[in-house]
Amino acid sequence: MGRGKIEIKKIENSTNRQVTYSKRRNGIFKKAHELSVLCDAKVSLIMLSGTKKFHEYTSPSTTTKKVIDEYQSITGIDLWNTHYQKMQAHLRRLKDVNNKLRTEIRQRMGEDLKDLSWEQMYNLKENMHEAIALIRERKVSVLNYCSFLRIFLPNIQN
Amino acid sequence: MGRGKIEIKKIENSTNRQVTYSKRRNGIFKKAHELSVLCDAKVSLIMLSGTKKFHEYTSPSTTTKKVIDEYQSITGIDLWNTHYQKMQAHLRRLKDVNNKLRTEIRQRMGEDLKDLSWEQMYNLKENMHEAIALIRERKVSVLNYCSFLRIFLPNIQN
DNA sequence: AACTATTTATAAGA
DNA sequence: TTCTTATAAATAGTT
Repeated sequence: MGRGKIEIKKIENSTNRQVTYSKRRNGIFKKAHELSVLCDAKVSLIMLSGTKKFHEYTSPSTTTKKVIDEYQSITGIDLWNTHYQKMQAHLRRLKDVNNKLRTEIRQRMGEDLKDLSWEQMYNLKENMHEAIALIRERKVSVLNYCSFLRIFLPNIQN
Repeated sequence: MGRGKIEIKKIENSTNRQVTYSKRRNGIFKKAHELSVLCDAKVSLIMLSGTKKFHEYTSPSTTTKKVIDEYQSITGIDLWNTHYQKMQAHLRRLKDVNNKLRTEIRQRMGEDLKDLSWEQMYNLKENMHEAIALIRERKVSVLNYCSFLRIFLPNIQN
């Protein structure tokens, strides 16, 4: 390489490491490009430096995504699988919550009561009586407000 | 390079192209490995030859999948997009339904009533009265059943 | 960022 | 394919 042979092990001086990274990165990008052109190959080169800086090269004729899709179809390695599974778990959780909510609503409509204990039914009934009281209040206040509008602001259609 | 400068354009002779591919592939893999070690970088290098032969290099500390996942989180480019979109739409729909169900329950508990018209409140109240009647019936029948158990099957704890 | 002494990569030939 | 070797290219250390 340069003035004196080096051994391949981590460069401890961080400045030197950065400089070498930058120089060699350009070198390897150039090599990747030459290979793409000379040999009509598709290359995807992704690099993450220790400082989390990110660089990529992809052959002119393609994109990183295309290369990765081909990589998958050739290797059979399913890179999306874990992502897919997480989403499916999330989906299942949501469906579950959804069903519980539906059941609660049905119970509040007087259906599906056979799964409730007598005590649960008692509590539900009490809760609903309170709710009805709240609704009645609200109804009255809406009625009053409408009367107010009719009497004092008769021109406004609402 | 070798005996005489070459220009960077596709090698037309297919044998030469193959040979060059093989030689340069080794060269670039070596460079990628040196970079990984010297600079503590993560490298993913995927190559597809014109003849659909496939080769890859990944830094010792990681895997192709990990690098690609990081690539995504850094670039924000969603490589899984096509795989994901349908699922995400489904997810959004479920969350939406979920929220509507929650609202309905809150209204049945006497909350969030300001969004309801007077007529909607009237209907809700009627519906809840009917429901309470159903719950009352059910309560009575459960009570009767418990009495039956107590009287005729006193040994069974339930 | 440039320079340059050396090492490394490699094209062509065997 | 593999080896050899002349030459081009890359680059480590320096300025």
